[in-house]
Amino acid sequence: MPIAVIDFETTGSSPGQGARATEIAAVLVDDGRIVGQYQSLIHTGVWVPPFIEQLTGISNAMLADAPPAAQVMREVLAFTAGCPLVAHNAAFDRAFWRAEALLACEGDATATSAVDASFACTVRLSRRLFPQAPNHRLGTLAAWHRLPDAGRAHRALADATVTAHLLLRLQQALAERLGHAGPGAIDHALLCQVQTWPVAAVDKALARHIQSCRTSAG
DNA sequence: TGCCAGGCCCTCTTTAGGGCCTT
Repeated sequence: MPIAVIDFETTGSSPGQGARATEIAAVLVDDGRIVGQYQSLIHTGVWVPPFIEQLTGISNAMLADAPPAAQVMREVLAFTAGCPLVAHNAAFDRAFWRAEALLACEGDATATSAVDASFACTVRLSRRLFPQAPNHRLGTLAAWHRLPDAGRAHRALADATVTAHLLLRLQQALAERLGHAGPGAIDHALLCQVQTWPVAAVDKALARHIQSCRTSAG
């Protein structure tokens, strides 16, 4: 099962304050490589403030002819169906994922599964596995890891692609420290486990994890 | 037209406050 890396561009910082999505991308990662991608602008009718237009390059004019949010969310939910999810600063994208899915699929089972989807967060994982990084902003980590250029920052597909490459580095680093063959051996459940380990005690948690694997293997 | 959130993490903490990270 691939992992889907999600990135939203939005009109603001919180759906609770009326912000809506302006663009979404999903990049599928499987067995250590990128295997698929989805991207679409989103028309909601909500005004994009000048600060956000400048930040993302997504203007009100560009969104006038974009497909409606319900159509885009149904497409991306179908594209990522069953995939566990990852995002950079996942609390942000999770909030929009839930809000837009509920609006698009009100009352049906698709919305329920989207609302219940668990996200792994590359910020939390990076803080634990790369504590020596200057900071954990996506652009800083892309430069620090020398990740492949994916195009204009703050566009959904570019940021989702960079996050996917960051995810592969995180999986590789974890695989090396656990003695696994490669990034494909690190599944989403383990990522969700690692992101809850205390930042100051990752080495101890890794040692405990290795010991528990040996114990369960007999 | 236009204001500005919220979860995570650390510490000079836990009956709190401030910085980081996303748009």
